[in-house]
Amino acid sequence: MSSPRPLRADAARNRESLLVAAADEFAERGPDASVADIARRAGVGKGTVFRHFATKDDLIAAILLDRMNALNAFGERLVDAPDPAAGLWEFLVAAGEQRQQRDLSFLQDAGEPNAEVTAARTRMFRTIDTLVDRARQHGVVRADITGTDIVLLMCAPNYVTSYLPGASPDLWRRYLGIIFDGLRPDGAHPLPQPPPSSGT
Amino acid sequence: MSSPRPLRADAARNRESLLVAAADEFAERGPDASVADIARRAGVGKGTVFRHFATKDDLIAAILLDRMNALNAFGERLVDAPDPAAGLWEFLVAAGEQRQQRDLSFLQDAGEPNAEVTAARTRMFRTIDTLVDRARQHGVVRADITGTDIVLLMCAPNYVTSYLPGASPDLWRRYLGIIFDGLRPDGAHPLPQPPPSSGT
DNA sequence: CGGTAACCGGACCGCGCGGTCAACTTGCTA
DNA sequence: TAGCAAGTTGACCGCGCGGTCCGGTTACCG
Repeated sequence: MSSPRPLRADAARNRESLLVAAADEFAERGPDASVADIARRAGVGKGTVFRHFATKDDLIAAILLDRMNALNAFGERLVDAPDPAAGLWEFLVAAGEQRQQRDLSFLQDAGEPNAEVTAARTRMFRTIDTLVDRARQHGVVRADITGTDIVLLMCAPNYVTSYLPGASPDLWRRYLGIIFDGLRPDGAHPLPQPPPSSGT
Repeated sequence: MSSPRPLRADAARNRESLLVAAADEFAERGPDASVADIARRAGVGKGTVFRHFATKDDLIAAILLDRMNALNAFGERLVDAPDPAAGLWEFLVAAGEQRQQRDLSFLQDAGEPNAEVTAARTRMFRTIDTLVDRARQHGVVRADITGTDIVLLMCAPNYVTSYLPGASPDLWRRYLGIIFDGLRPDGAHPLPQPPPSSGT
């Protein structure tokens, strides 16, 4: 549907180098990492960056697309897994590990919204919805929790630990544990606000 | 300790205008809001900004200082309140309301660490510590939770809802409710990670 | 009310950014 | 292996940023 020509060998190599260099650079320096630094880190000229990604925003979108597709693929495998109770938990752990390795959450809002990224996000939300539905049916999760709730909360453990830069790299698991306890049916108190509608 | 001379009337007025204009501008445009825009919003020249705050970082520090001192004052009042069980909850609600009104969390990491801000933060952490200690003693909060845990988690509800810009302005209360349920002793599961040490 | 120090404003500076381009190099194919 | 399209490069551009500075203005004090 899109590729009329395969990429030349060196070009494909450079594209891949750029994606990992950019991800590393963003993770280290934040959203203001410069294209020049990314190019240097990948060992290519600045012009090469813009040959592969017309815009800095496009580069960011390509990174997000890769990560969301990877996470979504993992989630889809979990939907058909034998143990439906553990599925949601495993998914949240995988999401946390991905973000622990390289926190690129701030890229979500960087630049203009991208159509492909939005589509991938929607796909992932659907996967999460079914994971949550199954978990709820099996009584692992309280009845008043929706998929959108989990979409929002799954980012929290890594976020909160980012305030303690020197802490253990596994500290996020502690807060995932606390939040997950809050999602369980046992001892749940009524919530002061209804769940948000699933869309944007 | 610091003010050998009182500020001239117009200077004091301008300083105040600048602080609120800067807070508004940062809340709307994020950490990259420009000093020129802030000056325009406050109705003063750009030079006036730098007369009051030598550096953009200093301006940010002044904003953070104001907010943390306000929140800390509220917390200290709660420490001596009659109902120790509700104290922690009320504090977390106040923190959430402050952040809902204007989310400036991203300013925490902006610029170099400032001594006064660090001191104010330490003071607030101590207040939170005593609030949590009292709550734990009264059985409102599970035994394996520390003040540092709450310091980290208190930012989460507003953060997660920021991913849904169109949602209800009170949605954060829902996630504060979920997290608080996770902090309660009833039905608590053991946590996979020990609490972080209280310091940085 | 007059003198003056504090204060204000905005033109100005250097810098680093995202993005462009034309000359050069290189992997692919017939 | 010859030819060429595809790919690469880094000098270059315009822009907007944080920060400076000095001539004009204004609130305060005696």
